Amino acid sequence: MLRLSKRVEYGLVALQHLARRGGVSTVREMSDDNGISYDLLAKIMQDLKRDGMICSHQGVRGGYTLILAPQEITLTRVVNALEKENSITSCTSAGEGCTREPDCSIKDSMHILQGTMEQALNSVTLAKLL
Amino acid sequence: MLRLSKRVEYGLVALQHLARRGGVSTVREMSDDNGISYDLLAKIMQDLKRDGMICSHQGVRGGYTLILAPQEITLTRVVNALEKENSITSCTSAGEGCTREPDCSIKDSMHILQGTMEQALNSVTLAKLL
DNA sequence: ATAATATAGGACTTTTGGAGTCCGACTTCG
DNA sequence: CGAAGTCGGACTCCAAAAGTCCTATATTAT
Ligand code: SF4
Ligand code: SF4
Repeated sequence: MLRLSKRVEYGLVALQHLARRGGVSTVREMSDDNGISYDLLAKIMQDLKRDGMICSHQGVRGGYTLILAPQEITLTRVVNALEKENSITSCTSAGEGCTREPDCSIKDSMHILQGTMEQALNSVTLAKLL
Repeated sequence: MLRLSKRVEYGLVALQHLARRGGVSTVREMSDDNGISYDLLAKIMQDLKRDGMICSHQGVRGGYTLILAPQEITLTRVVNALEKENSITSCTSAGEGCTREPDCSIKDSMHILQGTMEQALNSVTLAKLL
């Protein structure tokens, strides 16, 4: 359906929250403020941390902190951190491939489109949604 | 997952087939030539016809014919004809909407991104894959 | 030390949409 | 009439998204 997953939407909202407030925020705080499921957002934050754009502090008074400049955080990066696949078709994916690939008459155009799409996603940065 | 549906891929292949050969082609011919399920492609062709970019001829020696110039057929149009929803989020959809919309802090950016995406899809026309 | 608060992460269910199949009806030409 | 085609509903199957639950672990405050 060519749609962004809710994970990405929630991830963006959370990153926006971190960027606006600065410092440390807990998942509970972010989920309550934005009406997002706590458990779901907790997983998302873990994935974002795994990427390296935020860092975590466990224990009392812990939480998450933004460690990259908002200009550095592109939508492409968020999508890659939160979704396993990003490609417009299976042949434009790194580890997927398509059986029809050898004699597919549209795959060249799909590769071009893939580039265009990534360019579109790259044009959106966290800085632009503050 | 931000991926084009197989329906769109097959639709493009079929349209390409029509444009390259010209005149009338049957679903059987197109599905066999490109290794696509007959039943599936049959449904796709019906949807493309409903859109108006091709016309159909029933009965013996029937089939489908392209009635628009390849330059006129954009990927946006194909996607709209073959998928129910095209929007990047539910709030950027015409008949869908989102409960969180009133106080969503990213929806403006999503609307902008929606425009960028459609621009990307518009840049691909049938003429470019001949 | 202990209790409270927070992330870490595995396992699970439910929901949704894509993909593909099947079959009967209708239309047209020879 | 009968063959070759489109038309279109209903259906199954499967994978991914969405959401839930529960336990472990780390850190801080008292
Ligand atoms: S090779 Fe062709 S059919 Fe296979 S994924 Fe790429 S575009 Fe689609
Ligand atoms: S309003 Fe916000 S949460 Fe709802 S669909 Fe749009 S972007 Fe997503």
